[in-house]
Amino acid sequence: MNVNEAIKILKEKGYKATGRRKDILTYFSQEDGYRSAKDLIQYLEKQNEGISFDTIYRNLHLYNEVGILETTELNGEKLFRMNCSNEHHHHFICNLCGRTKEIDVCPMDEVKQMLANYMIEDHKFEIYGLCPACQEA
Amino acid sequence: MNVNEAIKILKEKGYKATGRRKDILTYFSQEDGYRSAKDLIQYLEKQNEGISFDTIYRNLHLYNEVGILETTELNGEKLFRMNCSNEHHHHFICNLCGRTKEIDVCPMDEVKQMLANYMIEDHKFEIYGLCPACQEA
DNA sequence: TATATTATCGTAATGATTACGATTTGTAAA
DNA sequence: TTTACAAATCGTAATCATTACGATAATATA
Repeated sequence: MNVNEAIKILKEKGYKATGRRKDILTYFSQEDGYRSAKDLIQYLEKQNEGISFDTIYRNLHLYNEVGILETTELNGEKLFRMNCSNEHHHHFICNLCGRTKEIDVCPMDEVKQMLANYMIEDHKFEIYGLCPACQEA
Repeated sequence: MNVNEAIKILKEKGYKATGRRKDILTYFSQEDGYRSAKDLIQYLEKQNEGISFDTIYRNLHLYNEVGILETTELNGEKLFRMNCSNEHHHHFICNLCGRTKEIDVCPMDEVKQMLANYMIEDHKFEIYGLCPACQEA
C-alpha cells in the first residue's frame, strides 16, 4: 500500500487528511518492516517536526482499525507496518532489522477441527529470526 | 507440573527454595490458564502476604528461564502459566478466563522450506477465542 | 470565507516493569 | 546447631510505553 491509497481509505471513511497523517504515512510507506512508535517519533524529529504522543498513538490505532497498518507486539511494545496484502497471511520477522517476509501457510484449517466446541476469534502465527542480510553483519 | 517437581528443578540448578518461591509456585499450580503478575499479587494479598515487585518479576523470569512457567504477551502485559508438557506445543487461549487448551499441530516443518535462507530462532502460534465454559456465560 | 467539526499540541497521568540499597533468609560447612 | 556468606527479599524509586486532557489549530464543506 502507498500513501495515496491510504489517504483514499481515510477519506472514504470520513477522516481528514491532515499534514500529520501524511507524515506518518510517508514514514511507513518507505519502511518495509515492523516499526515502533519510538521509531516514528525519531524519524519525525529528524525532519524537524515535533509531534504529540496523543497524535502518534491515536493515528497508529486508527490506521490499524481501517486496515492501513498491520500490528504486532514484541518485548512489551507495539509494532506497526504498512499492510502489504489483502489476503490473509503471516510473517517472518527479523529480530534485528524488523523487516518481514510474507508467509502464505496458515495452519488454522487443520486446527479448527481440534477445537470443535471452542469459539475462535483470532490467531497469531509469527516466525522470528535473522533475515539473510542481517546474518552477514 | 506440580510444586515439588518445580522445586526439584530449582535445586538442581542451584537456586534456593524460599518461602516466596513456594508461594508463587503454589499459585500457578492451582491455576490452569495464563495469569498476570497482577493476578499473582492479588492472590498473595488475599493470603495476607506482602510481596515486592522485585521478587515477583525476578522469579517469574527465572521460572520461565528454567522451564517451570510458559509465557506469552497480550494487550501490553506478560502472562504466565505452569508448563504443562515437555513436548513442543501451542495453545488455544480463552480471552475471558485465560484458560488454555493444548494444540499439537505445529506448522513449522512446512514453513521452514519457505524460509531457506532465513535463520529461524523462534516462533509463536496461538489461537484466541472463547472456551466452551465462557461461551455459556 | 465562515463555521463546525475534527485533529493536534504540550504535558500530565497511568500501568507494567525494572532497578537499588538495606535487610533477611537459606544453605552448607565448621 | 551454630556460623558465615551468598542469594533472595523488601520497600520504594525510577523507567518506559502508552493513554488522557484541556486548550488551540487545521480541515472540509456549505
